[in-house]
Amino acid sequence: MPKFYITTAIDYSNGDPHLGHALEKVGADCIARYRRLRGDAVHFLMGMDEHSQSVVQAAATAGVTPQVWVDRMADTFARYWRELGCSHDDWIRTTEQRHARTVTALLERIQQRRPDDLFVAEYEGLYCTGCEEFKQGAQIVDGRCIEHPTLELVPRKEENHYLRLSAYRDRLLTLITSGEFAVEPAIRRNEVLRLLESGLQDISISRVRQPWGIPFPGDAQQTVYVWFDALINYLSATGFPEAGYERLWPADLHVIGKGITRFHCVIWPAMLLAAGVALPRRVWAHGYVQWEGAKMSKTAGTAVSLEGAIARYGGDALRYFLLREIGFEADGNFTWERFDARYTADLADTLGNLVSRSLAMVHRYRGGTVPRDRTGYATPLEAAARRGLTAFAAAMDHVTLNEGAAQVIELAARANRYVEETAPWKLAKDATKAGELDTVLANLARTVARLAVLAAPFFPAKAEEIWSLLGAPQPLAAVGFDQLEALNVEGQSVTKPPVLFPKPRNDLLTAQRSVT
RNA sequence: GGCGGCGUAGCUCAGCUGGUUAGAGCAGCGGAAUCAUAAUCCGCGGGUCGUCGGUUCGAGUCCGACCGCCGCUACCA
Repeated sequence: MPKFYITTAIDYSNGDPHLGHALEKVGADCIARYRRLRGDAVHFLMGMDEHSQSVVQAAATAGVTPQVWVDRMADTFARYWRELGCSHDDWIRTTEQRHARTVTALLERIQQRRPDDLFVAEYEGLYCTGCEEFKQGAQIVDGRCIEHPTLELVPRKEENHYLRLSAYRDRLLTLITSGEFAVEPAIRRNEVLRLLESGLQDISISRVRQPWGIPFPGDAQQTVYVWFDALINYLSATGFPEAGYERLWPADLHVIGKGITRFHCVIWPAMLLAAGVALPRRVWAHGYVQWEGAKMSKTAGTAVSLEGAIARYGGDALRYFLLREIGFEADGNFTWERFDARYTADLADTLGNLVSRSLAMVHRYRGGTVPRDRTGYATPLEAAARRGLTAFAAAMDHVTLNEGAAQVIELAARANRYVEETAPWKLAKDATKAGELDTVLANLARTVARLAVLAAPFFPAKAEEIWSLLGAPQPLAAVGFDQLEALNVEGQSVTKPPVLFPKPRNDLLTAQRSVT
C-alpha cells in the first residue's frame, strides 16, 4: 500500500477564509479522497501560518494577544474546513512546539552540512518609524508610507542571516527539467524555469525586532523570517528530525496557490537541498477564484463570504461547484447564477433525479429489493460505465478535477438516457418482460452505487447519503476503485429515496444573489 | 520594459503531434413520455474559430504583425 503524503498551503491568520482558500482545501481533499479510493495510505495535512507581522497587527487591532488571536483564527478556519468535509489527518500550526523544533533542527542541519550557505549580511531599505517596519513596493506611494504619509521614510540598515540561494540554481534547473521535482501545471513550471534561468539572488531568512516568531538558532537577537518558517511546516508534521519521519517524507504532493509558486518551487527545495533532506515529489499550483470576472477583493466588496456560499446549498454543493466550474488549474469565475445553474442542472436534475427515479422503481416494481440481472450486465449502460471509470481515473490522475467531476455527471446522464431507452414502466406492464425489467433495475442500482463512490471525492456527505440508501453491507469507504466495475448490489434492500438536492424557490435565490 | 498565456455559438468551455460538412454542456424554441425533485428523453445552433498577412495540396490547429484581456518579473522589510 503506497503512502501518499499530501499538503495544502497553511493559511495566514489575519482574516476570515474566503472562497479562494476554500477552493484549495476542497481540491486537495478531493485528491486525498481519490487516492484513498485508489488504495493509497493517504496522509493529508492542513494548518495555519501564525507568525506573520500582520498577525501581530491584527491582534493589536482586536485588542488581544497574538496567541489569543491565532487560536481564534485557527478555530474559525477549522470550523469552515469541517463544514466543507475536509478529511485531513493532521492540522499543524506554526506556533506549535513541534514546529519550532523542526525549524531549529533544519537550520542547524544546514549550519552543519553547508556552513557556507548561511551567512550574515546587511539589508538596507526604507524604514517607516510609524509602523516600525521596512516598506517596499506598493506600500510606498509618493515616497511615503501609505499608512503614515506625514512621516519621512528613513534609510536603515539591518544585519540579517542569509541563505545562499544562488548556489542552487543549476541543481534546481536539473531537478525540475528532469521531472524528479515536478512543478505543475506546465505554465507554472515554465515560469519557475525562466526564473531560474535568469539567475537567483540570495535571500535573507531572519528579522530583528520581530519577537513573534521562532528564535534564530545561535542568534537570540533575530527570529526566523516568516516565509522560511512557514514552508517548514510540511516537514514538521512528519516529526523531523526524529527517527521515522521518512514514513511520511518526502511529500508526494504540495497543493498551493499560483501566487506562492516561487516559494515552494525555488526557496523550499533549496532549503531542503542545503539541509540534505529529500525534496517533495510534486507541487501543484492551482488558479484563483474570481468574482464576476475580477479578482476578489474585500475592500472592493467583491469577496464572496464562505458562510453565504455554504449556506446556499450546503458544503457539498459548494465543493462540487468549485471543482467542476472553477477547476484546479487556471483561474475561474464564481457567480451566483453559475452556481445555481450547476446545482440545478447537474446535482438536482441529473444525479438527484436519477437516484430518485431508480430507487423509486426498485420499490414500485420489486418491493425495494434490487433484482438479479441474468444477462451478465450486457447492456449499453454497463459499457458506458466502464468507459466512464477509465476516463474518470485518467482525469483524476492528471489532477483535472473538473473533468473528473464531469465524468461523474456524464455517467448519471447516460443512466437517465438508459431509463428512457428501456422504459421500465412499459416492461412492468408485460409479465413476459419481467427478466428485462430485472436487468434494467439491477443495472440502474449498480450505476447509482458506482456514482456514490465516484462522487465521494467531490461531495462526500451526499455520496455517503446515496450509498446508505442502497443498503450495502459494507461502508462506502471500504469500496476500492478496482471493485467498481464488478460492483454487486443484487439482493440489497434500498430505501425509498428522499429529495437529495432540493431546489429552492427562485425568488429566494434572487434575493440572496445580491448578498456577497 | 522582459518572459509567458489567453481571445472558438447568448453563457461556460473541449478541440493532442495541421486533413471528412468546427463540437459539448447551460440557456432558448418545438415535440415525446410519465418511473422521478414539473425532473427526464428526442429534435432544432449555420458561429468570418480576435484582426491582417504568410507557410502548405490543406490551418481554430504552424509562422509573423497588430488589437484586446491576463499572469510572472525574486527576500512585499
